[in-house]
Amino acid sequence: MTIADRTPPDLARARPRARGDKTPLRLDAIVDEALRIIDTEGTDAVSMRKVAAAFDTGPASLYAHVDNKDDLLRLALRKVLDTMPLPAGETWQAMFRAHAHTIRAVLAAHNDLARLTFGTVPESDQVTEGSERLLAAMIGGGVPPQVAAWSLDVISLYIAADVHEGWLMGRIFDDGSGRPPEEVGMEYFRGFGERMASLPKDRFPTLTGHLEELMGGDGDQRFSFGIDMFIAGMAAQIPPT
Amino acid sequence: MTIADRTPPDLARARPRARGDKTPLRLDAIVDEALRIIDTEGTDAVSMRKVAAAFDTGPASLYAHVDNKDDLLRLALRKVLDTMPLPAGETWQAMFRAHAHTIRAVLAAHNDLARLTFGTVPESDQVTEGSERLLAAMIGGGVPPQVAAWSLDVISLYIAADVHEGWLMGRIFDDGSGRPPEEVGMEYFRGFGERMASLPKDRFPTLTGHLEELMGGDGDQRFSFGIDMFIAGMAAQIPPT
DNA sequence: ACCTGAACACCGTTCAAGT
DNA sequence: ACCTGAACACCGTTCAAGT
Repeated sequence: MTIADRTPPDLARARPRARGDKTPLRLDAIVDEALRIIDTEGTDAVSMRKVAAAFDTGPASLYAHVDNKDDLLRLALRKVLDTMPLPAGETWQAMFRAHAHTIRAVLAAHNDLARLTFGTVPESDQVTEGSERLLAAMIGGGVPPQVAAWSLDVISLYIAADVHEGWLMGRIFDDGSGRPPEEVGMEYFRGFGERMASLPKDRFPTLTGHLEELMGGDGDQRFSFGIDMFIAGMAAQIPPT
Repeated sequence: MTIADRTPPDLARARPRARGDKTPLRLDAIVDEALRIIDTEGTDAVSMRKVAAAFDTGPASLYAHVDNKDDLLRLALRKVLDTMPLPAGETWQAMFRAHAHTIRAVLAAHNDLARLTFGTVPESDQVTEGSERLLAAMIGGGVPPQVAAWSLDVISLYIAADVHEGWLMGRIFDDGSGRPPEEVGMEYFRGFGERMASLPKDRFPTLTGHLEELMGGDGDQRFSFGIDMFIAGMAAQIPPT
């Protein structure tokens, strides 16, 4: 007979969770649990009750550590932003392009976490450091400082919107029908294409005449396109030497 | 004694609402009520219960007319999009720029309605007509068809993100404290500026060296900047004649 | 077909009471 | 300071029952 076998029932009941010993209620663990729910179910699935349940307690217990649900989500976002790689590249264009794709990939790895970036100024030191390097590269490359400064805003907004839209699209395809998402997605796009193709050719000559261009390209290609247009636009602002 | 005076209590109780005669439960009226709530309180304030209450009934009654809450919000969005003015302008650049500002203004006039455009293909005939004209102008102006086609996507996303962000920012300033939003907004920006200014100059020479450019410009200027960079980027794709 | 009341399974936050 | 159970004022949607 081992020690474990002799554990009294009360003590055994005190640690019933899969996560092993009852995790103490610390801010860090609370934020991690919120992030775990975001990663598995999305931001809308985070509830104070669900987070609290992971610690075998009620929602009221969380309010000793966070102001409210918004505060908790903000902390979860910051934690992810703090893992953001720093921008790197030979030219400001290469750096800008690569970093845009990096930010997109990091955000997209956490379901609809990108939604939380709207209407907030990122508080992450890592993001600040990234902004410093990007701005220095652009200004060093001849981009007018005002163009470089505002470009940080624009690009953040565009990336967040793209990731959010991509996630919502994925959600549509993953309807509750149990059918594979790719199949639903294909059907969705076929339906959209058919609606475009069925437009009267006389009233919509341009739309019906360019179905391939309108329908073509996946999310990655369209995102790249947007970034590249923006970079080209900034490059056009560099005064001739 | 008039007829009205003789109205029995039961009948009087049947029409107690400020909206006069009890509005019959028609889809159109339901969508209008949802839109009224969106315009006064925002999309999050729309609830099936609140909409139903305007018709002196319970939420279950709505389900004879709409599939669910998402469906109702989608219908409200379409109703607004159907009021969108058509693009016009001398050149494709002027048309593109003006229409971007128009879309922004229409969406911004309905609080955070713009949020609903994420992850959806607009079903509005008015939007389809606008796309036809924009696309024709761009291609007619020499913009490669693939660039023109994808630009519709990118610009929709950017406008929606900008309006959504702007609304969220406005929300932050309009905290429950009762203080005037402009004052809260000024303080918020001053705080942000001070945080930027207090960054160590040796580690963040570029950020601290360009505070004016980073902090300057209101929402309109920053939006215009993004649109203009994108237009310049597209213009750079026009092959030399 | 349209409408309804009641119920189900949830929410975020507050509060008095404990330690 | 931290934690808790109970309560408050909400949600979206379903369902059996009505017309």
